[in-house]
Amino acid sequence: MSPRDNGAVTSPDVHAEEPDLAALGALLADRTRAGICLALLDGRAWTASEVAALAGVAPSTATSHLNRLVDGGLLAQERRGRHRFVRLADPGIAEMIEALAARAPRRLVPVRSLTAARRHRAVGFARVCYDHLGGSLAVAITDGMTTRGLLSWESGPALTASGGAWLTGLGIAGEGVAAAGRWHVRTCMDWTEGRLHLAGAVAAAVFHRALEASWLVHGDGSRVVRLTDRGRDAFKHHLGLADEVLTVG
Amino acid sequence: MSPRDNGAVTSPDVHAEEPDLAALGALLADRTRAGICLALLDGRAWTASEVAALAGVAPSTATSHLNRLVDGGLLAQERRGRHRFVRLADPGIAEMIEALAARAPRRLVPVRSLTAARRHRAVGFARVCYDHLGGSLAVAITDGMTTRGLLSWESGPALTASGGAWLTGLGIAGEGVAAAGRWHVRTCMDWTEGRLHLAGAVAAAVFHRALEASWLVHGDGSRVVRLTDRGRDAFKHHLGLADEVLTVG
DNA sequence: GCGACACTTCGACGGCCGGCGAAACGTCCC
DNA sequence: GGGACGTTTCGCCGGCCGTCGAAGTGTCGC
Repeated sequence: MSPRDNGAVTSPDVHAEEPDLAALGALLADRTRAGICLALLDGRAWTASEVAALAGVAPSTATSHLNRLVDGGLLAQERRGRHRFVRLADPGIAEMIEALAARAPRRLVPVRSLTAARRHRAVGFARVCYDHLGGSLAVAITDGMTTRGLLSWESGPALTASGGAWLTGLGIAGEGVAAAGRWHVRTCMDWTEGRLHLAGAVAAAVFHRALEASWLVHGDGSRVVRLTDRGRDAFKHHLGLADEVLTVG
Repeated sequence: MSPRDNGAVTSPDVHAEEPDLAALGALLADRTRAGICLALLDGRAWTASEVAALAGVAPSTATSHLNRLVDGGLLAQERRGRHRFVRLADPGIAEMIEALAARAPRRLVPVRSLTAARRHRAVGFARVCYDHLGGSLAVAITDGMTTRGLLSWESGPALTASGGAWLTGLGIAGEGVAAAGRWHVRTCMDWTEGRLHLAGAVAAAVFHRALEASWLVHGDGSRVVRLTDRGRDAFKHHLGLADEVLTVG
């Protein structure tokens, strides 16, 4: 702080920056906090009470966890009246968490009821992945786009010219982006499939369009997404997907 | 285990898999373990003693940490005689750790000596990033390749046709890969610069070539890389890099 | 304004985890 | 074979952290 030290060898005023990997790890090191982050992958803003109920802890405990996650930059919050809404801070955080989940070891959890088993299969089939679609359906869509020549994987994922036309045919207009190649294409490691599915602006636009056209509908208040009959027909028609990949495992 | 339960509603034999994000986080949540992972980003295989010395802990403590990291799948080990060599399990782990480090909060560490300060600047300038180059030099190289039209960023990073020719001109032959576009191009978030640098097979090949031609030489047994005079000339000639980006900050 | 509600603060308790040294084990070199 | 060396096991200690309930603060609705 003070400039009185004029350069001694062991000056305590000289500091260097280092990434505090341990601090980030500690944020995720608790099962309750990890569960919160995973749940928030649905992109919604949750209230503190909802978080507490989902995590199965007392409200006071949830408050403490949310404080740490917000301070650590993983979560963003918004206070409205007597409610505290929290969500993932930005899409990059969501991507990071999905990537981590894909590499994390598996844990066996007992299934308590038939509906829980159903829901688990549904999550593996189709779920919200922050702003786009995840699950085996998302992988199938990615595969379908590849075999139809809409996606090219030479030197990284990219939309082809016919891919751009395909998007236009779906009624998706590039906001301020003219050339087809300029679409933002990324991939996301799917933690149920262990394979890549499409992410980025293109995936988000397709997902948004599918919700709009009721090909997909949000499930039971979680990140589960349901495929409608209309959606089944649409994916068959637009991508030539087979029946096998269009049904819940 | 036993098949005596024939399907009661609350059968305890039914399990589902979930990613154990907390277990992975716990592996990185300790400052000593995080430091070990960061050090191993240089891609080398370290002995347990080296790890203990670097982390500043007793050998017995290092053993315990290495056991946990190996069990968790982050590290691979090889026993040779009375030595235990450890390294990052695979390139994907290295990528994950770099990505995490880029998003982790910063920590101020006191600089104890002038040589430590020098080394810190050297790490920011050029360092090994598992199998390719990181630091401001790597970012400058990526920028140079972009302005020369060797890299295209439309819909994700990709090598252009002239980029493939450029590699051939450097004496880098694609092993079993014919078309220039087929090179594996990825990006890696540089945690000192906060920007992307080139990763993947192309980056690894260029780095390997630069070491071979003595443009770059390994530093003082850490991940520091030093740029030689010959290397300075080469990067000026092949990429038109300016003097400013070719000197240690 | 008066309950109901959402959230927060505080203190206490319990468990886990990282640290070490001492001793044991195995390998290498002379 | 003997001694040095690298690594491991074990037991112990100290501190941090997650949990809760109870009490407090602020907001909404009637």
